Amino acid sequence: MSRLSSVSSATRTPRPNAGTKGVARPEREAQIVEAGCRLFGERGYIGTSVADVAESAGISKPLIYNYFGSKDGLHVACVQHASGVLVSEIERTAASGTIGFARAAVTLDGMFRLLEPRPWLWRVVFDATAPREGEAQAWLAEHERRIIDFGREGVAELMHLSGNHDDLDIDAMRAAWESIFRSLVNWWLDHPGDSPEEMTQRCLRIFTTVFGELDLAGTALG
Amino acid sequence: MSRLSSVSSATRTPRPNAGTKGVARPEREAQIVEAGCRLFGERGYIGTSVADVAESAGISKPLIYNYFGSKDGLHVACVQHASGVLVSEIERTAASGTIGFARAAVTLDGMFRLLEPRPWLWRVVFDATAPREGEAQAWLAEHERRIIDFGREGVAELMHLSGNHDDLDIDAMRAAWESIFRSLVNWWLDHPGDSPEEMTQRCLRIFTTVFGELDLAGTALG
DNA sequence: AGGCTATATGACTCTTGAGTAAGTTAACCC
DNA sequence: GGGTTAACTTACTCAAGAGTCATATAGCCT
Repeated sequence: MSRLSSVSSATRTPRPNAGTKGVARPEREAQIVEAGCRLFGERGYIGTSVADVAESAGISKPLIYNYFGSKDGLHVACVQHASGVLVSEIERTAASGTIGFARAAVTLDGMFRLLEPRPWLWRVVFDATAPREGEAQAWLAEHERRIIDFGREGVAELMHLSGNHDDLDIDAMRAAWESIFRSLVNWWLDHPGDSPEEMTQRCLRIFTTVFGELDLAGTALG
Repeated sequence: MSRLSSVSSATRTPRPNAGTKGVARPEREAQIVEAGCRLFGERGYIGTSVADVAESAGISKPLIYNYFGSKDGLHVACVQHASGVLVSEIERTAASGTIGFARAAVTLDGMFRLLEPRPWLWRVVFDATAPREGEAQAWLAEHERRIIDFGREGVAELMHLSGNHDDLDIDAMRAAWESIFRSLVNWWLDHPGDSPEEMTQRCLRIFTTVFGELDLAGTALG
């Protein structure tokens, strides 16, 4: 009985693309996460299907489920990657020793330079379409808190300098500062004409206009 | 041949809830829009199904399609309603004759008072999960532009006073101001402890901390 | 009472996208 | 060269939700 024209019910499905391609799991995972970051960042969580990511990474959907378990699992891996990159940059500038508005400017400057080659990373983390519930996002909340804490630290410095010690005031101001930060980055992403340097200078002009002359001693800006 | 046990293929489906309930179309449309605003605002466009809205309004799904044509049509009606309410409030305070930070404070104060009884209206308009494409949203962009223009106007006043006339600087600052506005409103919606009056006072304290003493002459604040 | 129309709905279809069952293929080892 | 394992795939199931069809009911008019 020929295997190819078997009469038994065990039909054989040829899979010309199956079999290892010499790419080990960790490397393949990294490729998938990279493709996922780009798509999640550019189209949002909702606008991105697992099949899209698979195609973009050049592999098939079940491989993603083998490696990440679910769409949420893939998303968490992408958010971890992206926010790890962003947080370490924020940590770096937070440790630069600047304070007040100078610290704000240095942080923005670092972020613009970091994002220039891969702007989509930003919106992987700040994705308005990502599910707010979903226990998988509990992890995200933790990482987000690290970012928030840096913001709170900087804002608290500034407000203490001015004599305001009300914790709720500080928290509301922190929310405002974060949104300023985000909106300036978003504005820049939507206006590709500015280089990172130009955008930093623009921010400095705006700060100066609103707050008066800034003290940028100890920074490489200005 | 009994109608109830007909042998012919024309089976009869009883519909105990069909038939008019004495509610004319315009009134019913308003009820549906009200329910839609609440759900779209609280769960977002994506998190809300047409069936949810129908159930919440106490009617059935096809009636929504009769009256609004599609989910997008319903959404547009809800956004029109909500943004109409918000824009007229912004127009009112914009016409109050204040300028600079005082205008900002008056606008925030009016918005807090407006939103207190129905806070979800805000997130109907600023819904991160609403489809950005979809030609139906072209209309939304127009209404959104009216809000943006008010912001630009206020920001331009402030920046001209300080001698900055760069249009792109003004636009970036407008983006920042809008996000400050939104983040303060959002912070308030997430901290139900504050009454509108208290939140306005909080904003004034924050502004004072950051910008120094404010000139609130001609406002009912302070 | 009988017909007309606006109001209203129960029960479908169809598409999309998450997730899975059941395998197939290539490389490596002995 | 046969067995083992990791890498990889084809072809499916299943659920949710947008949108539709055909029809039913109530009130009004004459």
